[in-house]
Amino acid sequence: MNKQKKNKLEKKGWKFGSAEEFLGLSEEESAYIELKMKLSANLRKLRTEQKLTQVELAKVIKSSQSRVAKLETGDPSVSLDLLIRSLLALGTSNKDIARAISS
Amino acid sequence: MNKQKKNKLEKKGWKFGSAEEFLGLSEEESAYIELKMKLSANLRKLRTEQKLTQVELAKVIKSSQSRVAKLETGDPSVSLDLLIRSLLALGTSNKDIARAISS
DNA sequence: TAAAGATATGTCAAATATGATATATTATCA
DNA sequence: TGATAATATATCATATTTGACATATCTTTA
Repeated sequence: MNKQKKNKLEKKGWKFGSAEEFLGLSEEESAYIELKMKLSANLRKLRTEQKLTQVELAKVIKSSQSRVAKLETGDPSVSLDLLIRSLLALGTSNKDIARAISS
Repeated sequence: MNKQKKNKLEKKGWKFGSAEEFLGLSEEESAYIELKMKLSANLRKLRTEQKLTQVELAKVIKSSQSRVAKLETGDPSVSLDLLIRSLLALGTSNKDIARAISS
């Protein structure tokens, strides 16, 4: 992961270990972030395919529009749990999730 | 998911939506639990393959032995985030995680 | 263009997950 | 067997994530 991408993420609120300050992100950190990004993108894709607004999806997952927006924009405050629960709520199977992660 | 399995999970501390009380778990709920179970099993597999004790793994992921035990036994108090972070800390790639989920 | 619809961002109290600690249970092996 | 190592379970103060709400910034369309 390059410096530019890192700055972009930091601007979004991501925090990185100080040991990585100059060395870039650890394998672990970037894999984790990449994973979330992929699931976020997948969630938005699924929602729009199903012609739902964020407000409508929020109802389905018993959350709020603002949290859906955060899920889809990769806000660091959202958990993998909520991301995956949301995908499952839209009918995604575990296999689909695996595919999204591998892609 | 059958009643017996559900009882077993409930004994472990899992809570299920009341609407599913007699109907069993929703697709979504069981997919989520299945996902966690698979990752839990994978974590234990990886740790033992690498000949680490729970105490040693705890150090690696900056947690405690008790939490590692909970990760591996599928305690409902553990998040997918911590599970996946732990797998990544043990050198698992996103593709490996995808494989574990699909298996 | 303006209005309406949709999405994004910021904040916060409440809910949930966390590491730590203590202790119980289960394996291993002398 | 009994001692020691490993794992499991319980509890709790602290930290993080949550839905809700307000409001800002796009996007669409009339």
